[in-house]
Amino acid sequence: MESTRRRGAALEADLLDAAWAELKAVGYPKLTMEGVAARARTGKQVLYRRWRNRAELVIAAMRHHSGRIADRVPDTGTLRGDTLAVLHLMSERQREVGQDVIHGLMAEAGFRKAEATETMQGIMRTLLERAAERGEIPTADVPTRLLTLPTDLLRHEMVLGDEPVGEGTLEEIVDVIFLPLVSMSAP
Amino acid sequence: MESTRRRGAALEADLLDAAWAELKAVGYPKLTMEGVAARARTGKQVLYRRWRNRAELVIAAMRHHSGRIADRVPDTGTLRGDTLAVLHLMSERQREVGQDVIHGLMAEAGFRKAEATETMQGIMRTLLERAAERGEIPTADVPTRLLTLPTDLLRHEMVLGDEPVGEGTLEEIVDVIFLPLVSMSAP
Amino acid sequence: MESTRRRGAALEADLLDAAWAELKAVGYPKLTMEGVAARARTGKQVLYRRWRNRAELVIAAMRHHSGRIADRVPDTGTLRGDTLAVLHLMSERQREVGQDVIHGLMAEAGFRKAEATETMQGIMRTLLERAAERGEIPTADVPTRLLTLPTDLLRHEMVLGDEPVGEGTLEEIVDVIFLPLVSMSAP
Amino acid sequence: MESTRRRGAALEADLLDAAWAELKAVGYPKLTMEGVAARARTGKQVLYRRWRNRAELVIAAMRHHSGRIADRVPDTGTLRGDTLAVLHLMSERQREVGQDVIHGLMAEAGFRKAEATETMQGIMRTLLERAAERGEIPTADVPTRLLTLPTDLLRHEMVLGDEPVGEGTLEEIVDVIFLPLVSMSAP
DNA sequence: CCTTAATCGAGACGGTACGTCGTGTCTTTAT
DNA sequence: ATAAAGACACGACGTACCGTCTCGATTAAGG
Repeated sequence: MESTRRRGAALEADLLDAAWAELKAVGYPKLTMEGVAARARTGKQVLYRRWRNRAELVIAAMRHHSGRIADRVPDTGTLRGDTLAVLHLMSERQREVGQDVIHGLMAEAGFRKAEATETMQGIMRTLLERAAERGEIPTADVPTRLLTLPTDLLRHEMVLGDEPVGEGTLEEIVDVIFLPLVSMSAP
Repeated sequence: MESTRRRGAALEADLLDAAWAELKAVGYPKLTMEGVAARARTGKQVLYRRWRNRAELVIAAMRHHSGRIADRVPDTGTLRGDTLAVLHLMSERQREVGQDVIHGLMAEAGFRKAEATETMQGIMRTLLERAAERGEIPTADVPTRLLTLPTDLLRHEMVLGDEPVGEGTLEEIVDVIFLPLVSMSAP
Repeated sequence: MESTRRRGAALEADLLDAAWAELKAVGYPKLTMEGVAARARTGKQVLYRRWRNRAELVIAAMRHHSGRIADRVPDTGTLRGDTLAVLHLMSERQREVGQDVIHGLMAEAGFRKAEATETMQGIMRTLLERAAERGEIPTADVPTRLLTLPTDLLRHEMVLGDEPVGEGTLEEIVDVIFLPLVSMSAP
Repeated sequence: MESTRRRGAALEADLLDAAWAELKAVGYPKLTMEGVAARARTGKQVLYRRWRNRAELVIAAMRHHSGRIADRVPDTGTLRGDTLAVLHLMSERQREVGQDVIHGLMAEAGFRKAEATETMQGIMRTLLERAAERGEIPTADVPTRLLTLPTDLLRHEMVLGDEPVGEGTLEEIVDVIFLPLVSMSAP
């Protein structure tokens, strides 16, 4: 016979899975609360009890699917390698969700760079400190603007670019812009 | 009695004015084809005959309102002044429409950086050539990535920032990032 | 604040009342689903959930307003009186709704005589049987065509006539056509 | 090369042919002025200049297609044969256009029995006079109601019946209702 | 262990907007 | 002057979702 009725965390996981599946199936613009509810075989109220609108639901679904933001700072031995690794992580995460989702969330949820920027600032500072310790660069004490320069440029590319960001672009950002600037920082 | 029935270009101008007024009045998220049609005292069909959806309509309205993109490259005598002037123009245009409009258009119209970037590339190249002639910088022959660096960074700020872009930010972009890089370009 | 939200039968009654009121207010040709929905202060979907189109809605409204078809066979003591009474009932019901409604329904709902005819057949048979028992007529065993003759003629008049059916017409149908025929039925 | 532009009567004939073709193709409910205009490869104004609405257009198209109403009173030698012939003509004309057209016209054009009745009255009087001369019936001086009885009954059947009128129905009307009544008319 | 309160699954409700269709009028261009 | 073509102002269509509300059914927890 019928299994038991879902509740609590188990239900919530199902809801987020359904939302993620719907997102993959129809895309953000066509994702509706009704569609998600139907896919999860439940009512809309169950969704609205937890998330105020589809933007919040989708954000939650993304977090649920991709796990926590990768804080594990990679350590490749060189500043260049480290920076490229970080940019890689970012572009992979982006590829998974797709540009239309990002745009939709920006439009509906006031999705902004604030949170992301702060995280990235911390990561990049760690990288620079490691590089300074290794003697690769004169100092890790660079302006904030410079600190977030590579990730800002990549984000610009990811959000507004017409095609997926390629490997060459990442290297260009690092080699043409970022490394020259940190190398010439006053001692 | 009313005069004759509106047609062609005269009607189109009215429609775009109505769209712009509606945009100012209710904001992009609440702008509807019905609302614009009502404001222009006509039917929806007249709108749909010209623009496939509200995104196209709004883009047309913006173009109609703000005139052509400012091609007049400013000439202040220094590369720093010229670059700042260009960034100023960009941020002013942005302030006029508001961030929610940009986000909405990105979500609905596949609004991308392509067109804008090309324009900016040309403008910046002109500035650099002038500066090289003046002897301010060793060469105007710099990588494309560097060429669009200031405008890319500003755009990133405008699209994803949490607050209007301030004067300080513009100067920072120019003084901390851009000028150092062009100055050290190989002779 | 408003009381609770309407549902089920209570709501349905309101909808039918609204439809009837709209019918009286603007007439069938100008009756729209939107108008009825507005008058009932609800959305169109609520109407479409119940009736596929305005024809079905109006038919339901008529039934709701006029109650069940008058089965109570009148008993006046004479076949002439009984028949006239039946014709009266018919013409009254017609006067209430108006000719345009009938025509509209015929055009849109495939409104036909079938149902009505069967009902009338039963009623008339009862009248004749009573008359035969009283000895007024030789037999109640007459052809079906003769049985529905008076109601058919009246319906023809009601549906296609240019003006409301008058008292004289009813009497003419009974005295000139119907009674002579039943009186001469073979014993 | 294109031939010359159509005008006057030639154009009008084309329009009516187009209307008739459209009627056969999509049926009355789906017939639109736009459709007819398109089929006739002309503009709507050309139609509206001649007929106020689709009802008038269709009536004109029917007249144009079926020619004048058959006034030629048939002469079969007996009242029964003559009457049946008349009923035949009526039911044939009906079959050609279809019930939905009749209903649509009744709803939109105030199509009524008036005109038709008068015509039929004249025809039937002729038939009766001939029969009286032949000695078939005592007198041709019968009430109007009786005169139009057969055609009224047939019309009732044609307009409200659920299926095409069959041969048996015509004979029933004549043999069971009409002939008995005229035979017993007082001398 | 049995009541009791909460939540689930389902779907109706009051709304808003969608994008399309047809009406009847009006305008323009070209015979 | 009028045919051909089509735009215009208008109104309604039937659909899709929104976010809220209601209704039983089912569970988990507390007395």
